[in-house]
Amino acid sequence: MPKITLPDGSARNYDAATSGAEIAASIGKSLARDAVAVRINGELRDLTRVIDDDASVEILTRDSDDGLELLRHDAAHVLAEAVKELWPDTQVTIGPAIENGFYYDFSREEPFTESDLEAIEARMKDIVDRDEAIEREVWERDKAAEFFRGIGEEYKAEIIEGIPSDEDLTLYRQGDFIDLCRGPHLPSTGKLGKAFKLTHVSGAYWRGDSNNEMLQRIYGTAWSNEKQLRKYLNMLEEAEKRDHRRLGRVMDLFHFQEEAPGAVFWHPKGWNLFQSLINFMREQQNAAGYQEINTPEIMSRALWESSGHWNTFGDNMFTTETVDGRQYAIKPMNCPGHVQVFKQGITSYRDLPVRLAEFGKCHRYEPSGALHGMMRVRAFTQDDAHIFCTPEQITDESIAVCDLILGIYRSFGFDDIRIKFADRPEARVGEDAVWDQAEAALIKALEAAGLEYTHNPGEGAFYGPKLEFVLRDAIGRDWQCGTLQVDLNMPGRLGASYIGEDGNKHLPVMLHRAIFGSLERFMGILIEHHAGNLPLWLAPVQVKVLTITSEADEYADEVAAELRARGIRAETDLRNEKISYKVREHSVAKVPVQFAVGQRELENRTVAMRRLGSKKQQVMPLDEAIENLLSEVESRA
RNA sequence: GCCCACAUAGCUCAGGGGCAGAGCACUUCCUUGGUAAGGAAGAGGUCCCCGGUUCAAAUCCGGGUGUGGGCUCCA
Repeated sequence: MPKITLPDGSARNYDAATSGAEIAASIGKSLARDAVAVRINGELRDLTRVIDDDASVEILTRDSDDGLELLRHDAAHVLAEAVKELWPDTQVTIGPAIENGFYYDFSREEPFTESDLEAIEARMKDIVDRDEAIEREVWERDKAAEFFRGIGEEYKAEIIEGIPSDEDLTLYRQGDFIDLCRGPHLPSTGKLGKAFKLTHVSGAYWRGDSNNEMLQRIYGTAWSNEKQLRKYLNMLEEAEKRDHRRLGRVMDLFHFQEEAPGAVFWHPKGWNLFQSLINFMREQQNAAGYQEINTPEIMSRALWESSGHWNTFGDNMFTTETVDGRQYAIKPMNCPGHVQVFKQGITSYRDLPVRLAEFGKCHRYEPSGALHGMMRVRAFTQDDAHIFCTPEQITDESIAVCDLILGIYRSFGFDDIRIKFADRPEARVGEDAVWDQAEAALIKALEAAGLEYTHNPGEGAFYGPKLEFVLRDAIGRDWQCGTLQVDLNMPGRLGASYIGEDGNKHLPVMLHRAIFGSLERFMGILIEHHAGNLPLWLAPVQVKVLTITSEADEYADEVAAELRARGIRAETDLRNEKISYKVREHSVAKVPVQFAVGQRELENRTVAMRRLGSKKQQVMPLDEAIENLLSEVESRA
């Protein structure tokens, strides 16, 4: 006689063993319809799982986070079933739910094509219509391995052999398709519904290891209902409209070309924006006690060998050899250069912390497949800084860096920021005791600053643990930009020291920090976040002065000259075109403010001001318009 | 680096073994207009590069480069 306790605290008694499905049905019709799984004493289970003892039970519907994840996992299984029906020789491997959808990795000779996707999707919908029951079976490990090997599923057999022998293996059967899976699953394929879509194919290494076979991966998206699916597909379209590569062209900011893969050709407007970012950062970090320096872009191979970079990243460094056979590397990062500056002269503990900053242009020979617009380039500019301090100063300095980073992100309109703590990777330099100390110091700073964070195990740099600052953009995508790393290794490797209170030499702690990360990447994110509609203080052309008739040409020139004299970036458009044509063109180019001037404005020394995105315009005296704009620029709104 | 796809005018793209196409942009002319495309004419090409097949290749095949979507990587 199981007693079932529901999440609202109410309890029900059942005469005999029951199941999630029965409980849902006894509560209500709509719950029975929307139920996809059940949580029994905190464990996610199939709706049909027998409950024969007292338990706390929560019915999960398709709209819940867990329910949706289950739905996506089932979509992956239905995908695999469809592929096996269409091409029985294909081997299945794994197919998990992921953010927004699912994928399944297959092994087969022929790659899937776009038209295959249509056929597979149609077959998946047939399987949903068939409403096949999805049944859980417990198998013995060796028998299961033998079974899968018997039907030619070598990958499944390999997975089973990796599962501990004392663990029960579960297989899920739907129609003629049977798959190894921990579960849980929906009660039947019909429950999946049809709010899914296959999106693309790609390659993926077996078990994520580039030494293994390349499998064929099919990606799809799945949602609890059609409306959600449409919303997601619209978001993808929106993302495409915001693509910085497209906007970079229409805004005339930059271009790429074949002769310099992964390197930006900056156009005047793009470079203007780049300089605005640098100027802002310079102002902020100078106020925070940083000193700006500049270090050589080409330095001897020997320096990179002693820093450890040659050994760890040598394949990804651009190198150069002179006619007389000297070997140099183009800097992939600024740290070793900064240590050289710190090492000049003798530093006392009284001088610490020393905060050295550089807008350093770095080059990394990134794998060709990794390049992606401005988000991943081979030539980029870091807003890099290194803080040399005593161990006692780590916490305060780290807190200050966190404050600086979060404040700067807010200035650019990013309010949703997550922090990840990444600790020691497998490939690293330095003693474990030193790592213990560095990791503890970073956590202590996070806690002292009262910041929430998540743990990212094994993702630290090879010389120290790090904090990663991830910002979420206007359409919900996450970007990792800033970083703060505690390094107790590099100063020793490169021979940096300071004289302590005791008169002896000590190793300084080195904090690495970047806020934009890469200026190029940050600008790409900024463009996409604002969909190109940059705030006034950043827009490369802030005001465009448009003439309505040629009689106003001279006045337009005067207006633009006045704007520029007051520090506003302004250009004129005196072309023999209709005003609506000009308005459209500069709106498309994302100019935030347009001043239209014609006969009336000329006579009254006014301007008709139109803001990007607005359909209205406001006529006001030129001086007043300038004052308004200046205060907006000043406030960085 | 690996898998798949793509590469044609400044841009977006159509075409396709036998004369290189459209729209927008550009130039000139007409038009001087009141807030997201006024009209006409003109100019513009190594069809990514190198080979091969063929009487003939932008088109078919092979290799390379670049780009896109992923995988791996990201100091």
